[in-house]
Amino acid sequence: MDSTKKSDAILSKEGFQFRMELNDNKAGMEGLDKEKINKIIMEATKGSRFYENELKKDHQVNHRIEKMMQQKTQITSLQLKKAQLQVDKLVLELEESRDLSHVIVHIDMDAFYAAVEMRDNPELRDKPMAVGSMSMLSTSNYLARRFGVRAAMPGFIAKKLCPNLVIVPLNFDKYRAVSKDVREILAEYDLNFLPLSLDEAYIDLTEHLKERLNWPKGKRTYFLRTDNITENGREEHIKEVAESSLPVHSISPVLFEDNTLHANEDNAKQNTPSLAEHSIIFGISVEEAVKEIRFRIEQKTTLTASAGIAPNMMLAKVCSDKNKPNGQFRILPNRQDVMDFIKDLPIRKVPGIGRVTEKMLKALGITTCTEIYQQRVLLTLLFSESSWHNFLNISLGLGSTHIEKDGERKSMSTERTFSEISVSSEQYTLCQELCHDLAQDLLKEGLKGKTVILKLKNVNFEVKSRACTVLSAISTEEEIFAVAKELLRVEIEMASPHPLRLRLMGVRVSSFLNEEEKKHHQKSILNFLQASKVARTLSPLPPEKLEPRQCNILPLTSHGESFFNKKRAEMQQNRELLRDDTANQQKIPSLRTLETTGQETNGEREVEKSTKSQILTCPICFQKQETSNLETFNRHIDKCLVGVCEDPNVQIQHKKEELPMLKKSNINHASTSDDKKKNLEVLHINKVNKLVLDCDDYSSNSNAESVTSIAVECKQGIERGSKESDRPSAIAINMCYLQNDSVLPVSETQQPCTSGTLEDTVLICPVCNLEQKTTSLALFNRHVDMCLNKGIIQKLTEESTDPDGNDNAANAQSAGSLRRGQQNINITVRTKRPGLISQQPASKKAKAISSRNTIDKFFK
DNA sequence: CGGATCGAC
DNA sequence: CTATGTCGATCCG
Repeated sequence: MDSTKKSDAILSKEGFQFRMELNDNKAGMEGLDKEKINKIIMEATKGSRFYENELKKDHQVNHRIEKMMQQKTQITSLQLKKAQLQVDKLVLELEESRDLSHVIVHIDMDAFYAAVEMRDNPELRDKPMAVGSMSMLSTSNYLARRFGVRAAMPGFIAKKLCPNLVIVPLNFDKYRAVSKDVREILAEYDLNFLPLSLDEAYIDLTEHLKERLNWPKGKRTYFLRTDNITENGREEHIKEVAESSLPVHSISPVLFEDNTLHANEDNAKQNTPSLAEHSIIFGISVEEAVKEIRFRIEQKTTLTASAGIAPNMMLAKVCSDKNKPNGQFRILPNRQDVMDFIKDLPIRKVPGIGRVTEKMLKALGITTCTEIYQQRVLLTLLFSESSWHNFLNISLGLGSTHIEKDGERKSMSTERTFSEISVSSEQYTLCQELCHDLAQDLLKEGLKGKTVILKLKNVNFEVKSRACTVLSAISTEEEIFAVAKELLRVEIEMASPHPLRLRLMGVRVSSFLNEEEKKHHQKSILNFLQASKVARTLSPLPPEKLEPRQCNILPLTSHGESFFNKKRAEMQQNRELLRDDTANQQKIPSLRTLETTGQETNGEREVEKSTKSQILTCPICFQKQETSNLETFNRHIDKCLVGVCEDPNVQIQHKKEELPMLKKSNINHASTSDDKKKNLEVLHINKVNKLVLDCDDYSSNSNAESVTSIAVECKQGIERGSKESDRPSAIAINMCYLQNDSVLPVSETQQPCTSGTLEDTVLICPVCNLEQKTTSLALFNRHVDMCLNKGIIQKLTEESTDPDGNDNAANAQSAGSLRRGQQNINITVRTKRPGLISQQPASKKAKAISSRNTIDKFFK
């Protein structure tokens, strides 16, 4: 886009004003002068809610400035001295690192959207027009700009400025198509060019220019397009240009009815390309190359572009604005020329300096780049490091010298503005819609994120956002809505009895998995650990059935009520959802592994430790296997799972359908009265016990006995004081964690679970008692289900007869027991500390994995 | 980590 | 009537 965006509304003590950066508002031409424009805008704005909010925001900025000025008065000379040394040291370093060897070009299409619309509709060409809607304009043509009609201005105000203004709705598909055409050209000069938006891009011409030196004329020759795509005399125009030998860039028939606009272009003074017989030969210089690019863009799209050429991105960007529209400007790659250019440059022109920063610096008497340099010491003391570093770089005319492809996206969001909605049920519906849309977008890019951010704007234009980070990456509508709904619910409750009067709602997902996490995502216990969190946020609709207000969005942080109490119904739903969706194992992770069969689970039972060879029944083929080695038995199960089951009658799919379904009516809830376990809750679900230890006061010296008897524990807010493991809102369900016969502090299990070194987190099947590298919890669940529910439950000894002789022994020993009568199941998670993991040779790791001949085979 | 703010298009 | 939608970065608590 072009500089019209900078016409931000700014507020000052004098009142509401628009920055006027009108181009060539020549005398005698139709249009309005600054004063009239401001007056009209004021009238349209005054008293509106929007205006009131702008005032408020302005006060906040003023307050920030006051604070800064206050801070300034307290600066001591000692501080100044110290800062002086620091700054000047950096100046030297920066100066030394100055790199002028690159040729960076910033290409910027002129009034892009408007130009496209004018190109495609000749009737618009001589009219003031803008693209957008009555509520918001994206851009305007140059004629409209004379009336003060700018991008980011609401259409209804623009109409007041210019009653004849034609407003054309956005046609993004069209702009994208044009943009693609432009990019194809740019790619020929720099394969790694960097598109900033549909109408803007950086290219690094350094390499191209080296090659270009040896290019024959033929490779630099282009022919004028003579086709008749615009019925409106396009061809005529080209002829005219050819005959008059005007610079190529004057060809545009579209944008500028006023040719005097071009008078100030650099091109006029420079060698124009030779023009003969409708062909043009461009030279080998930088300028020529850029002209060639612009020429080709215009030939291909009938649209003009402006360009800036400089040794770095910051300068190139500023340059492209210099001779806009349809011009180019170059800063020669030597320090003096750079500094000359920077000298009087208003700071507001440089990218990254916006309305607020400009105002703050202005309060310090800084409006130009040289003034930044003069005040560099002061800036050191008043701004953050990254800020004053940035300022210093600007004042020295420095910027990135190589354009790097944008990294992976960090977030994805969708938001909508609407006429007031204050009925909560409608708000929830809207929220769900947004989640739906967002989920679809996420799906397109295959992304999953861990943080959900809800954005709300009320009718007074006050914006707030509420975020919640869950432990597992989520992406489906249901998952996102589960979190967003809670965030919204809290806001609604907080505001009650008044309704939220919203004008905008948005949902964003961020904290995407990085590559490493993606790779191991499914092999980790994390999925499972997070299951609780996600599910926990699933609260039942209708939302009107609200519980006592909670400041914390995370229900579990309220200690009075059991989460399971509240959310049982949801979990049930999820479970059914998961079951239904057999194709997608990644749906909401099942809480299934929290369940253990048995009548009762309490903390007072001994662990059986007999060791003998015995007969085990395979849960799949039901064949009895005599074995003294669990691993061997496990291998057998693996085979069956893979499908090479000895018994052809047994199908895995069949098994799955026979898994016990939980019925709502069968869900009961009971709390143990055991004082020692006051936080203990036992859910009786279809005779399946779910045991949860809400271990708020969990500590490393927790009673090992009680832990070994508990299937799953839920921890929250562990070690709030500790920085490293401080995860205020993070709640994880940890499996019993046992090592060397003692319970490790939960914090130690927490780290590996959240640090990405997940490959060493191992699930241990409570039945076969062996480590399981699972790729999916759903699959692991299935494995456990099979072991548990098909009458094959056997007493398993605790003695490890693991032939590998690795540390399985320790795990097996403490992994808990499974007995038919009482059926206490302990699921053990073994995690290693990140440090140890990274130190392990890769080969050893690989071996460890490959030697684990268990269920993971099935998953591949 | 959460929330607000800035800045850009 | 009627003041966007999306994204990244940064700062502070």
